[in-house]
Amino acid sequence: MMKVLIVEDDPLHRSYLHEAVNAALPECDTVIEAENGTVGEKLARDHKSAHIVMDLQMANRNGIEAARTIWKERPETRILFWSNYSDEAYVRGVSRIVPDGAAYGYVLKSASDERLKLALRSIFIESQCVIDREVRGLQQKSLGQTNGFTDSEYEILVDIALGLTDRAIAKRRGLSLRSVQNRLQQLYDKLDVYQSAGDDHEDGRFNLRARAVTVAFLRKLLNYSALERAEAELQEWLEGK
Amino acid sequence: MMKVLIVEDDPLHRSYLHEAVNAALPECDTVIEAENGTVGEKLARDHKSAHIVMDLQMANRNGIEAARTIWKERPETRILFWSNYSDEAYVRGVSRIVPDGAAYGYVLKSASDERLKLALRSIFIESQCVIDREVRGLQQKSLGQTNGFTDSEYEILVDIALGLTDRAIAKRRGLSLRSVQNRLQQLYDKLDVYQSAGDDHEDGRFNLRARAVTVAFLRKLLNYSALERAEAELQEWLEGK
DNA sequence: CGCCGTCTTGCGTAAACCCGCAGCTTGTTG
DNA sequence: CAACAAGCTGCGGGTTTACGCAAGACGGCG
Repeated sequence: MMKVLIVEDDPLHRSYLHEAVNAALPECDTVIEAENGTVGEKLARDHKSAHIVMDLQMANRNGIEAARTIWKERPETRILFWSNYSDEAYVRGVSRIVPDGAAYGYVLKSASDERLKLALRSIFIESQCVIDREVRGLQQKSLGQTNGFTDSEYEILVDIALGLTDRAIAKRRGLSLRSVQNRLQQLYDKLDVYQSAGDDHEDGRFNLRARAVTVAFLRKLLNYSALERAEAELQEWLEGK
Repeated sequence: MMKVLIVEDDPLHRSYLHEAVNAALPECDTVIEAENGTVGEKLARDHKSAHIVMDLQMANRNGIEAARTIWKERPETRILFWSNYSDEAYVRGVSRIVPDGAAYGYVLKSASDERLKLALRSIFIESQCVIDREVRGLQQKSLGQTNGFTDSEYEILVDIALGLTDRAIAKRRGLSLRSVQNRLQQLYDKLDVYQSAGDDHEDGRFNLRARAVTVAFLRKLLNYSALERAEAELQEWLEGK
């Protein structure tokens, strides 16, 4: 006897998931559906859901936010994230909120039926983590040191993306002005902002700060949902003076 | 006897569209499918497609690019855009490329079956433009003057989003440095960057330039695909010296 | 312990940015 | 034509960035 909650924007995908769950998990007797993050949180609470399939990109309240509050209330909940994209921003966002030892999964929508069903069984029955190969690559890169970004670098990237001044960042992160600028330089380095900037003409130079943000976007280190979350955190911080 | 080409990333949506076309257009005898923009362009060329349903957001080559090259070759092609979002960035992108007098449509994926089928008939049979109400609102706002952005303002927004310096923008757009800065000020005004910046403490000031880009993103004036296109144009321009 | 690499901080400078002020060129309107 | 709004431009100056240089601080490691 098992109950599964599906949180997914798109009706088509929702019914597809419903079918997939039925097919992969005969021991599951009830499937409930939510069409956005807010409703998802509520249903999870009401039903004390232990097994959730969650879309990441939703209009009303995105999957990461929803998962965070759900996990905060019941950390042993098993959540399978099912997403269109494997942006580093999402991967980073997810790994930041998963509780210690929790079973979760990350499967791309482009995966085959088989893969999805296998993931459903592995996570919900066997309590194993299942992370799509493609996503796994990013995860390694972002956590390891190879070519990836440190947390502090990522932090400052977000800060300039939000449009904070050096001084404001310094205050927020408890650093001196110069340290902030140091980190910025590291960031510029890693993002190859110079190469594209300098080229060799004095002509077409870039504004490093703005360019860094753009490059990060184009490389999917940042995306809309990451910005949205960061902006919310910023507002929160601003009110706490 | 009619032939319809479907260009859509997601297999689920693709088959849904296929069914919808069959149901709405009995006079249509062949439906062909493409799973990304590149293939879509090729099939459109090979089949001399006159009726196309096109997704906007696709990984390989997005709908706007594809539509542009298709329309360049055969401007009387009828295209129905079918998109998840109604970001101003998309709306602006589409209206920029639609040829004079061409019949096209813009329907959101959240629309009902009925609406989709109606749109299919209106555009492909009656040669009428059908634009989703929600999208229409944006279009009006962006073309009209009410609260919307001038083309020149939008242009400069894109330029700073790309990370160009004032000087570079001036060169690119054939303006003086000061004029560029004037436009920036207008932009800052319209985006309300000051209000959120000034607040009243000297404390948490924003870097106006970076903040403007963020606000634009959060308001969906910009999105990934718009950035991508703009970046491509920029590179092109850089090479033409 | 001394050596070394990484991180932080202050100082100083050149460049870029933000913007008020004022003169000019337009297109529009009575 | 006069008048007026809207946009372009140069000038000047206050602020913010970007970054080299150099002096500590901290943590391994032989």
